[in-house]
Amino acid sequence: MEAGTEKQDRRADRRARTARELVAAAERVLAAKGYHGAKVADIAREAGVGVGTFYLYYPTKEAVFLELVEEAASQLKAQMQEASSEASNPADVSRRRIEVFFHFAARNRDLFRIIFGHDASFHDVVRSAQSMFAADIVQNIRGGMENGVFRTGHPEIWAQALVGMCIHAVSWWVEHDEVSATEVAGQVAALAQHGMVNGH
Amino acid sequence: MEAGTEKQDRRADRRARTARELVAAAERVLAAKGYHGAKVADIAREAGVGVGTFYLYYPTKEAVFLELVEEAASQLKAQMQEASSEASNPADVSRRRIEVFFHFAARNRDLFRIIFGHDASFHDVVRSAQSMFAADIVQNIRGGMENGVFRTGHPEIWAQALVGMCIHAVSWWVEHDEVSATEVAGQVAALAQHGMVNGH
Amino acid sequence: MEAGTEKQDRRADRRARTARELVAAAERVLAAKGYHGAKVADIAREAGVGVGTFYLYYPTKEAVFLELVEEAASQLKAQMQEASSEASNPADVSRRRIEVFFHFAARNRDLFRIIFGHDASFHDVVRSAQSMFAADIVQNIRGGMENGVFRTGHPEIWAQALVGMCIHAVSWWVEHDEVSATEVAGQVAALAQHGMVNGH
Amino acid sequence: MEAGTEKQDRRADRRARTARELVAAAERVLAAKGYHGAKVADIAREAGVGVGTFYLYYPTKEAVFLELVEEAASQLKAQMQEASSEASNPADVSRRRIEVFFHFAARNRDLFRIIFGHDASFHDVVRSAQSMFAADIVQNIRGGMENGVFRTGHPEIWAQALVGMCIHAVSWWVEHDEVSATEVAGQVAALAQHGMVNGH
DNA sequence: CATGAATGAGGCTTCATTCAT
DNA sequence: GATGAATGAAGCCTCATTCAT
Repeated sequence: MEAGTEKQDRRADRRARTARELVAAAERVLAAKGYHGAKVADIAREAGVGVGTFYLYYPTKEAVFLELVEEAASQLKAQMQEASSEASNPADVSRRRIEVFFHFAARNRDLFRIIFGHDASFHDVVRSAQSMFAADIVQNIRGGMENGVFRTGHPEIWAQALVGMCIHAVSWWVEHDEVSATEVAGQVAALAQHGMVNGH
Repeated sequence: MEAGTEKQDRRADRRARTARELVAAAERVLAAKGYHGAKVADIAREAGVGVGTFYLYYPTKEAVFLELVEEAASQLKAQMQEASSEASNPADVSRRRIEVFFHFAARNRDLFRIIFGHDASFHDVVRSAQSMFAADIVQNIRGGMENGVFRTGHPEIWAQALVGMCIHAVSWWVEHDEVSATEVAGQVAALAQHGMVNGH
Repeated sequence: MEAGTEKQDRRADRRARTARELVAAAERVLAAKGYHGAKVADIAREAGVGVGTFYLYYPTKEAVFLELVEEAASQLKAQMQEASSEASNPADVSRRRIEVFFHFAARNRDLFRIIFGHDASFHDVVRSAQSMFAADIVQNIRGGMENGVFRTGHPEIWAQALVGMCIHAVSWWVEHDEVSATEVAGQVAALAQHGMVNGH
Repeated sequence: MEAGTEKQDRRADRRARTARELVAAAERVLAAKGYHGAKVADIAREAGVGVGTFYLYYPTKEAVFLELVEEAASQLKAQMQEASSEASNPADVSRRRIEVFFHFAARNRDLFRIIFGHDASFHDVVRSAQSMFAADIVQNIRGGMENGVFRTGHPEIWAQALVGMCIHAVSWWVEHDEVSATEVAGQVAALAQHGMVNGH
């Protein structure tokens, strides 16, 4: 009985390890070559397993991609929510979220390259993940406009603009990392909050 | 005597018509399906010609794509330069450019989808076209910071953020056109200039 | 009446001229690029006519090739027969034929390249033209063996060997013309008649 | 313990078998149809595998062709060298080489058809393989001329003529095998050594 | 479970041939 | 007659996916 359990455990461990190696490999390969450039065989090789093994863990190439995107999105969302919860007002929420975004990017370069890099957003999942963030931002903007912290405007447009700022700034930074995440986050947050023009 | 010339003209007309149909078809198909999703056969069918005909006008599939991107980029650049030349200060330049961007998008939806849409920026031409715009923006920002119109900041990061704002807002708007180009442009410009937070 | 005839003549002339230009062009292009490398469009361009025109004179690409091969073969055959008729014995016939072969090659390089050059003999016509020559040679060899001028041997094999010698020597010479046709012909004829080994 | 190794062996065996079937199929198909007439799909079908499988073993169609040519050339060269080493004088070398050539052809018909058959020599490898043989022959002829075994003449031309004799005789024989390889070789060698004309 | 050999549909491109003008 | 634009069958090659071991 114990033996059986142990063996099962061992198997489960092995499965789990292979699974981890595959995601990690997929992350690296997809980040480096993009969805179309990444071949299933590349991912398997990078993970040190056979091609067939890949298909024991994922039904299709698209599936890994989806999993990575979704995982990244949910982690990021969680961290943003945490950050938001500590914030006192919409402006603060916005600033903290931007910081979270850049720090998350700093810690998960490959994941970011996959989702926001070149050859990304061609896929629906990526787009819907992005809309999810936009929706949260819309909420916050509306709140800020209502209580007068924010100037009035079109919340949906603003939200899209903010998402675009962050994504674009990140994908630039991911390839030219002469500045720190904090610095970029600060610059972007400042721009979002006060704009370019010097106060009257 | 004139017969030869007439015949040549007729031929030239035909060539020109087919050529136009092909570009147009390529524009539509590439916009709708993205570079990877668009098959040469699709473009030919959409243009109402045989596959072979495509290759009488373009050496490869990539070639049409490049032509479209380059043409769009150069048109846009030209219009932006014209707009800039009429502006009195960096803030004005920025606002006008944003307007030009959105109006151009309004008039050239498909072209825009190709360059800034999903499944775009995986290609070097697209990326370099985007950098070109970013570079111009950096110039303007630097000018604005130097003469005090703009607050100080990291021009490169700001430029990337601005490009991101516009691209993202446009690609959102292109699919949800409940608001006018002018409205979107105005909102984005306002955000870029003054930020979200209420003054003083 | 006269006018009509004149017009007809003029037309006929023109046709003849275009025809000549096409054969000439085909000869050059086929010689330069080989059957597979030569495109119908290349031939038409070289002849200064449209692709369609090519098909007014030849039903297929293969047809020009055949015509060239056959024409060359029949000219060569005729010249060889003339040379043979002046010869006094089989050895003389053989020597004269070899001379004719090389001189013909010298005067019709392109034709030779087409028939005996690289990328030639893949085609049945070429092979049957070659057999025709071989058959004539067999006759001569048999004659020579019968009257004791030639040593005895297998006439068919000898004939093939002789054809091979000439063809190969020509196709080498066609690309390395540091020696004269007469010289090559002399060397080959001598070899064919007396062999390499010094007479006891 | 051995299980892994066994499985690997099994796989290796399979790979090797498929590989052998592919070369064999390629040899047959290329010999029968020539380089241009042979389609990759034909080779795959003849080997009893899918098209894709072909590309697991060779990067291009050209690659199999090259491999076959090179292998044949190197085997033939090796056998000729061995034969030459046992010979006592240039005339003997020449005779033995001719014998080796014909016997090799007898044992490797398809390989021969590929290299020396119709639709062959259009390719650089084939031509350079042929030059290699010619170069060796030139050496031997020069030797023979220097020590008086051979009559004097133009070694390069003789070598080309000899190569031509052999190739042509072989490609004739390959399709009309009423005589033995030894017989053909003997006839060709005799012709090469003593020529057609009866020494008085 | 793991493997990697095998598969074949599908995409790009070429070019001999046709045909409307 | 002459033209060259148009055609599409056919060939090469890729790669996501399957499957026998």
